[in-house]
Amino acid sequence: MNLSSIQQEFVLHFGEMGSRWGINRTVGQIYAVLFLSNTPLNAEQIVEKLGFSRSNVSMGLKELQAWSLVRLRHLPDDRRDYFTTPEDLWEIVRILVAERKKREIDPTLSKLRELEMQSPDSDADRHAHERLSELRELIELLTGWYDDMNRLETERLKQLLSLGAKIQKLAGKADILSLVGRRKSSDKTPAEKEA
Amino acid sequence: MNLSSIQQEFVLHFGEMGSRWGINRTVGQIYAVLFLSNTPLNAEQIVEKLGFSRSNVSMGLKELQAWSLVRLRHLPDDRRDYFTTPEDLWEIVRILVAERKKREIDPTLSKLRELEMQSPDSDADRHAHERLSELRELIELLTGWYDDMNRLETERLKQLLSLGAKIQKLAGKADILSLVGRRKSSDKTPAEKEA
DNA sequence: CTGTAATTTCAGTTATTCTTGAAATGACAG
DNA sequence: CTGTCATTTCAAGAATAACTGAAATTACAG
Repeated sequence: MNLSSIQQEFVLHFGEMGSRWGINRTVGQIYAVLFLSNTPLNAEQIVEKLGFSRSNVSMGLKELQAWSLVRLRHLPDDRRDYFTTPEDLWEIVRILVAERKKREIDPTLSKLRELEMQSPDSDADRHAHERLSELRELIELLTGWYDDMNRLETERLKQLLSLGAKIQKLAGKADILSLVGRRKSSDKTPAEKEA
Repeated sequence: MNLSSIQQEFVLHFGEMGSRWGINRTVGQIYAVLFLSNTPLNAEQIVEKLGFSRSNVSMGLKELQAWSLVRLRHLPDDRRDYFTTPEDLWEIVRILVAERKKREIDPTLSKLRELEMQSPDSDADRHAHERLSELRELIELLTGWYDDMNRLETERLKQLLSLGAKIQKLAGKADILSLVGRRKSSDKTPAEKEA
């Protein structure tokens, strides 16, 4: 690895963490390099820094592009592809969450709804049906909250997160019950129309 | 697989999703079976339902126990181990988040802080240093918020999540800036007693 | 103790995923 | 077109991870 020790340590750690979250270790490392870099990098530069084969880097970049996690750039008078990560870390978080939601949460919600259509025909299945239903409700609550948060500007979002549980006190002062009453999980607009 | 079609579909889907989140597919399936089950199950019963080898199930259960995701039970006059998942889905979410934080987020924070100790000695490293610092701050903000939420009773938590962005309106009514000002991530008060 | 049922361990096998070099494709200046 | 550089694809090999059966260990009733 052709990286400063700070960078190398981070890259290795990030690759390791990525692999625990279902992301190929080398893809994680490629991302980490881009994340830390000053300037856009082309594939050859990543090869030099990480020592992977050219084709492996190519595949990693393709994967990262499929996740919208890197941006393709071009430099004047240079036909190679250069890549960067967004400057704004919150943008990165938004993209990551949006992609995982799209790929994993939404299909799971669809599956749960589909399974709930089938009516159970045994005690065991009745119980299973009930659990699936609770799970669906929980996911709907969380994704509904996510949709709300996702609409906020970053500064607002940071404010709300900083407030944390203190928001409770504010909520206590206001007419919380009427607001809660207006938004039961049953009258949320179905997630499918948000695509 | 010896499961009703509803159960089988969920188990397969869940195993698939698990594998995308860094969880061994069969471990995910074992969890799914327990999650849906009416009653506590022993290893042999899981073998029958899923068709894995006895030792594979044993290892899967061990893994799930290491994550505190299943609970060990004993039935009267039966020395076999029986397993269940918590009745309360929110409890499951809390455990999952707590474990992932402990295993992945906390070590990452430590690593970031450790790397920030080293002072950068090149432009590239100065930039990298800056990015690591931003990343640490972002994670600190998120984990601080998580700590706050985690202290709430489930009902309160659900209320806040249901409110979603509406909380903005409440925040607008109150003196939000003074509250925000009082809570820099460094001076969080220990037990916000609201419970 | 002894015998038996239950569980766990572990070395070897199998399956899956990752990585690579070589070849193919694409892009474009001359 | 043609030649060059950049990127991608792909089949084969390498590395990991998962799974198994057999043996070892544990737990406990008699």
